[in-house]
Amino acid sequence: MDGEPPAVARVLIDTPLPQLDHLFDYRIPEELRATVRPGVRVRVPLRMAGRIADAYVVETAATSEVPGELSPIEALVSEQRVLTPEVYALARAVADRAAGSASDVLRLAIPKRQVRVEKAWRDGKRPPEPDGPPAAVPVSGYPDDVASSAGDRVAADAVPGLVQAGDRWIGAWALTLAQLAVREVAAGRSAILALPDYRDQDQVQAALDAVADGAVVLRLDARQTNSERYQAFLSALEERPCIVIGNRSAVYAPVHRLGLLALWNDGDPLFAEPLAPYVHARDAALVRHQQSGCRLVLLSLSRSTAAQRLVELGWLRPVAPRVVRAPAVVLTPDDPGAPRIPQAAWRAASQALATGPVLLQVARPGSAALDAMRAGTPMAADAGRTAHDLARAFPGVPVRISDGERPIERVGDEPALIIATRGAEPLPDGGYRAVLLLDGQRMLMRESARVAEDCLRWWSAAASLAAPGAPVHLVGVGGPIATALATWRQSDFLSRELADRRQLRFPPAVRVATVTGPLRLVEPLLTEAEAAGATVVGSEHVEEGVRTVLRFDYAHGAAVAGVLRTGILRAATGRRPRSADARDRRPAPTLRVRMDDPDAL
DNA sequence: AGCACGCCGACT
DNA sequence: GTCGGCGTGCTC
Repeated sequence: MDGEPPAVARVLIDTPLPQLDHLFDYRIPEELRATVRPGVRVRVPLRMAGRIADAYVVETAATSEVPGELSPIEALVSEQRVLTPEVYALARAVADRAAGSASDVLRLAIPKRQVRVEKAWRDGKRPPEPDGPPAAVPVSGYPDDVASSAGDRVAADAVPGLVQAGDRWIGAWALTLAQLAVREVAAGRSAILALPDYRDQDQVQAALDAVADGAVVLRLDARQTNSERYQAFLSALEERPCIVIGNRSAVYAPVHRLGLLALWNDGDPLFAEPLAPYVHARDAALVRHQQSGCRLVLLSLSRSTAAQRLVELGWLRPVAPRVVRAPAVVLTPDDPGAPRIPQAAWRAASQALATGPVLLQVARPGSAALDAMRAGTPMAADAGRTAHDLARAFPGVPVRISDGERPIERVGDEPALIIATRGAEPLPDGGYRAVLLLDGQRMLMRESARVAEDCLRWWSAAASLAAPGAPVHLVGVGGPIATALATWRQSDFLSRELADRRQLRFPPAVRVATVTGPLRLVEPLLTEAEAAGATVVGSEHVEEGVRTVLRFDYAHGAAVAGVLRTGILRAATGRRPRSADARDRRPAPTLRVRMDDPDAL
C-alpha cells in the first residue's frame, strides 16, 4: 500500500536571516528516508554560504518544483518530531503579522534540545502518568455555559477574593482556570493556561493539585532548567490531553487536541515578548484560537483596553460570575491638605490590626525608602516614612516588607502590617483584614500611555486580597477610575479609556509600528507604508539613524506588515555601506521593525 | 552570515 | 593580456 518513501523534504532553516525565511527543498538521502519525517530536526548544507545549518522538516514530498538538482540533507539530528504542523502554521502566521521570521517565533516555541533528556524520554524513562482522565468539575461561581462551546471566546470577569486549595490560600481566579482546564481534559482535550509570572503559576498549580487529580499537568516557564523545560515539552508532544501551565511562551505549546487557551490578566506587561518579533502573547493566542478553533478565555479582575476593544467589537463575549461579592472600597479623594493617611483609613487599619494582617500597597518597586525601613532606619519621605509612622503607631505589631526584589509569597492570619509594592503583595491566609492603597496619585503620575489601566489592574488585584467585608481604602484618588474601583465595575472605566484612545488614535484603538534604522533605508519605506494605509505619526533621531512611528487601522495591518517586511528584506540583501577602514567590515545596517511596539507613543 | 561571481584598475 | 579589489546577489 505504501509507495516509495518521500525523497524530498521541505525545511525551515533555523536562522534569524530574513532572506532565508521560507521553505527550502532538500533531497533526502536513501539511508534517511525512513527517519526524516515532518517535525524532525535536520542539518542541511547552504552551499552558497558554505555552511551547515540547523533546520526543521516541515513536510515531505515525492518531488520538488525547485529547478536544478537538490542538495542532500546532511544529517538527521534526531528522530524526535518537535515541530507539529499546527505550531508551524502558528509560527508562520504570527511572524507574518509581526513582519518577522517564523524561525524567530519557533525559538520561543521549541526549547533547546537536551540530548540526555531526549534519550531518556525515548527509552521510556518518564515520570509516571496518572491513570486518568479526571472527572469534570463545575466552574464554580459562573454560569454553566462559560466558554463551553467549541470556538467560544470570552472575556471573563474573575471572582475577587481568595479560596483555600489544600493547605494554602490562592486567588479565586486560579481555581477558575483550573476548573476550566479540568473540564477540557475530562472531555479528552488539552488546555494551555498562560500566566504572567511564577507566583501566578504557583497559584494555578496549587488549584490543579486540588481539582485535577488524574490529569497530566505540565509546566513550561522561565524558572525551569533547560532539562526540565525540554522534558515538559516532550511530554506536551505526546498524543494525549494535558494541561500546560506556563508563561507567555506557553501559548505556543504543542499540545494534543487543544481545547482551551486561557490567559490570566492579559494586561500584565510580562505578556509582551521582549524577543523578536516581539509578539504579545495575547496576539499569538488570538491567532492560535483562529487557526485551531479552541476556546479562548481572557480572565481578569480588570480588563486590558485591548480586551475591552474586542468585547466592544462583539468579538469576545463578556462573561461575569453569577454573584460578585465586591470588595468594600472606601474612597478618600485627593485633598492636597489631607494627611498621607486619612483618619478613616488610619482607623480602619488600626481596628483591623487587632484581628489579622493589614496590607499597605505602595508605589515604588525596590525603593530606597523600603530598604531603609527594613534596616529600621526612619526615612524622611514616602513609603518608608509612612511605614515608620505606622510601625510606631502600632508598637508590637510586626512589620513585613515585600517588593519585587525580595517578595514574600504568603503571610499567615496573625496581626501584621504588610507593606508591599504593587504586584508583590503576599497572599494572606483568609485575606487581609484591611487594605490601604496609599500611593494612588503617585502611581497615576507615571509616564506611560497605559498608566490608568495599569493602576486599575494593580488596585483591583490588591483589593481582591481583602477578606470578605474587609475595608479597602483608595487614598488620594478621585474621578471615574476611583468610582470604577469602588463600584467594582472596572469595564465602565476601561470603556471610557478606550473611547479616549479612539479619539487620540492611540493603541489599542489603532495599531502602531516603529521602524528604526538609517534614514536612507527608513525613508523610502515610509512612502510605501503610507500607500498601504499607514500614517507617519512622527520621527526622532536616534543612534542608528531615525526611529519613525507609524499608525494604521487593524484592517490595514497585513498590508503594512507586508510592506515593512519587504523593507527588512531589502535592507538585508541590498548594498552594504563601505567602511572607512577596509579591514573593518561591519555588518550590514539593519532595519528594525516592531509591530505594536508598546513604547511607540 | 558567508561565499561566488563580475566588472574595472595596476601588474609581471 | 590577467590578477584581484569590492559591490551585488544568493543560499533548495
